Amino acid sequence: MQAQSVKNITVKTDSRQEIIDAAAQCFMQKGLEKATIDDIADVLGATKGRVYHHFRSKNAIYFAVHRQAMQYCFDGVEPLLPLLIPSDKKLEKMATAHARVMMDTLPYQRSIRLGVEIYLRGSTTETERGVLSELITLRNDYEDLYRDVMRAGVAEGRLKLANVEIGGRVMMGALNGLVDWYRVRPEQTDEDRDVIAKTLAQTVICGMIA
Amino acid sequence: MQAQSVKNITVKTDSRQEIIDAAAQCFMQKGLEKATIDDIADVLGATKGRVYHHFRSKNAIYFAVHRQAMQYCFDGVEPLLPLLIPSDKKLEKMATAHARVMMDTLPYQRSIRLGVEIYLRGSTTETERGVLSELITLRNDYEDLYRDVMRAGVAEGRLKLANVEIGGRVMMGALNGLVDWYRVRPEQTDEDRDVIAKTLAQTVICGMIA
DNA sequence: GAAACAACATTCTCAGTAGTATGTTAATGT
DNA sequence: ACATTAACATACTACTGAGAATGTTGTTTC
Repeated sequence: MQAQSVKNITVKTDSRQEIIDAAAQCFMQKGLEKATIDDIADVLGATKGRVYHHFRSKNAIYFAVHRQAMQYCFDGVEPLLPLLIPSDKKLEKMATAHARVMMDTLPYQRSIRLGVEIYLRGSTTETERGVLSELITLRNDYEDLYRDVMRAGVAEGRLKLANVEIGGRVMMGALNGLVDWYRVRPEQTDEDRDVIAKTLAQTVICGMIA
Repeated sequence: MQAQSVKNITVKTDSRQEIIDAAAQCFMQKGLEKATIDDIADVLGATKGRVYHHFRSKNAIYFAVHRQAMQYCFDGVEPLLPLLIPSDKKLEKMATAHARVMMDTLPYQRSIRLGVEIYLRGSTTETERGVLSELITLRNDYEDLYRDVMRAGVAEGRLKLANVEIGGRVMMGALNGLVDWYRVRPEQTDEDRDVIAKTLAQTVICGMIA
C-alpha cells in the first residue's frame, strides 16, 4: 500500500521531470517562444495531453525549468560555503563550481537566459507574477552568496574590489557567458571541462595584468 | 535635381532608421517574438504599411537592428586601435569604450542578445542564412580586435593570459553582461556612466586579487 | 467487480500575427 | 496637366499555436 503509493509518486514526478527536461532542450534549441508544446511532447514521443496533464500552462513549464536551473546552481555552490579557507580561495572554488554547473546543465541555463523577465513582461495572472518575483528573489539570493564572500575577502584584505556590486556583475557576466559560447562536444572529457572551468574562474579573479 | 534626389534619399533612410530604432525598443521591451510589427508601427504612430514598405519581413528588421548594433560597437572601439600605447592600457580603453556603447545603445545591444542565432534556427530562405552568417562573421571580427590586443599584450609581457580564447570570452561576457543589469536612470549623468564603464573595465582586467 | 481516478491521447476552438492586396495622397518628373 | 511613383494607410487572408473539451485505457480503492 505504502510501497504502491510511493511508486505512484515516483512515477508521477518522473514523468513530470521528463517533461521539464524535454522543455529545457526545446527552449535551448528553439527559444522560449518558438518552442511549442507539441515540440516538447514530440521529444518525449508523446502529445499535448501528457504535458497539460502535468502543467497548467506553458509559463508553468518555464517556471519549473527556471527553478530547476537555479537549484542546480545552489547545489553546486552551497557545499563550498562552510569551508574554512581564505575568501579569495573560496570565491575561486565557487566560480569554478558555477562554471561546471553551467556546462553540466547547459539546456537549463540557456533557457533561463533567454529573456527571464522579458519573457513575461506583464504576466496575465497574479499567481504568475508571484512565482516570477520569487524566482528573481532566488537569483538575487544566489548572487548574494558571491557578494558575501567578496565582502569577507575585502575585509580580510585578500580581495580588492572598487565596487562589490560591479564585481559581482563582472563575475556573473563572465561565468554565465559560458552558455553563449560553450558547446558540448562528445569527445570532451570530464577533465577537459574542469580545465575550462578553472581557467575561466582564475581569469576572472586574477585578472589579466601580468 | 540632385538636391532633390539627395533629399529623397535622406528622407527614405531617415524613415527607415526610425523604424529600426523603434524595433530595437520593442525588441528590448517585449522580446524578439512577442514584439509585433504592429507594436513597432505603434511606437512610430504609424501602421504596418510603413514598416513593410521599407522591410521585406520581420527578420529583415531584426537583421538591420543587429547590424546597427555591431556598427555602434565598431564605431566605439576602432578609434582606439591606432593608439601607440601599451597593450594593457589599450585593452582597458577598449573595454571602457565597449561598456559605454553598451549603455548608450542599450535597446540595440539587448536586442541582439535575445537569441542571436537561436532566433533563426533554420532560417527559411537562403538569403537570410547568408545575412545571418555575415552578422556572425562581423561579431567574430569584432571580438578578434580584442584578442589581437591581448596577444600583443602577452608578447609584450604586460598581460598574462592562460588562454587568450577564454580571456576574450571572460571580457566579452563581463562587458556584455551590462545589458542584463544596467538600467537607464534619468538622473544619471554622463560622468556616472563613465565611472561604471571604467570600474567595470578595471575589474575585468585587473581582477579581484589584492 | 464496479466506481473513481490517474495518465495520458485526440480533437476542436479561438485569438493573435506575419504577410499580402489593395486603396490613397502628395510629390516629382516631363 | 498628366503620368508615375514613393510613401504610406486600410482591409483582408492564412496560418499557427495555446489551451480546452472530450475520449480512452489501465490501475487503484472499497
